[in-house]
Amino acid sequence: MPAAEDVKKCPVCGSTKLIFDPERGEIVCTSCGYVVAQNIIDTGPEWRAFDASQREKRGRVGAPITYTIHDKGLSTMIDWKNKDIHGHELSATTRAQMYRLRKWQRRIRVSDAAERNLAFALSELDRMASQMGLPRNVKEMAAVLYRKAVMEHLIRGRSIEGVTAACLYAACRMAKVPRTLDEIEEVARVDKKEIGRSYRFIARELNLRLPPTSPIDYVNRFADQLGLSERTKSRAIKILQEAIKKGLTSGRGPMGVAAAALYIASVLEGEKRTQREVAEVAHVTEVTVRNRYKELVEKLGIKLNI
DNA sequence: AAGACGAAAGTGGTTGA
DNA sequence: TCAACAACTTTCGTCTT
Repeated sequence: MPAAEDVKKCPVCGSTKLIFDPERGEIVCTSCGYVVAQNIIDTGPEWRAFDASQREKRGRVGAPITYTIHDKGLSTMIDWKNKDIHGHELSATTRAQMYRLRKWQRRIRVSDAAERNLAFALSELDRMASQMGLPRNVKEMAAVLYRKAVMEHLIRGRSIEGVTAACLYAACRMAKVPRTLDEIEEVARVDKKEIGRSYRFIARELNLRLPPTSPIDYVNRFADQLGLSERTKSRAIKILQEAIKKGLTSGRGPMGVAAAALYIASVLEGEKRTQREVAEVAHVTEVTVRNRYKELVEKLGIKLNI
């Protein structure tokens, strides 16, 4: 897949009318529907400025906050001794004032830490989403989930990394652009187990009722990676709808089923891909593709003239 | 030589006692 | 907590094109 900025013309029909679909992070040809580029990393700011003062306000300049320098610029502490700089005892009113000041400094520090953790989580989310080329709405959804998790005090005892990854996973599913745990794991700094655990936990606690992922949600992405036409895509989707109706998909890994449907569709539409190729983009083995496609062909009565 | 096929043993996660 | 279980993977030999 070419880099986004290199593409000026649709390689299929030659049209120059390409539009960017931020929902899916893809550049699509408006005349034939071909996905010219995908997994585009959105490098722009997530805000818009209408005049200079807004830009001034919204712009955040420089590298992300450096977390290595603790309390930078705010490190002046109020001494616990009730003495002034000459060593004299403070008056009762000043002493009371100092007491209140200390109390507030303590409180501010605490909320500061929470802020810092949130900022860290959000920048982590941003990094992972960008690395995976996920569209912005997914990123935002994940951020909302994370904030909810913070408000419900679900982070205690769990790693920030794990929960952010889990939020991203959930957001992908909610947006119907599912990614596997493996794909998340590649960009996360925690392992799959941890992500899965955190995901189940927050899904339960936040009452996220996420329907099991449908194989259909995978068709677009896989088909694009295989360079398959729209015809083949919709053929695969038709096959899957049939299969779902007959209950052939329940209990099966959705990716394996999607891969099998695409394989069948590719053969039927005369742009055959090998089982190996299909298996690769779907992150399953050839054997699984084989087993699923055998089932589909048999139960749906599809004739393959190979 | 590459792809498709299928048997058999192994793996990790869920479920139910 | 543990064993049973289904889905999926790995591996490998055979057949087909």
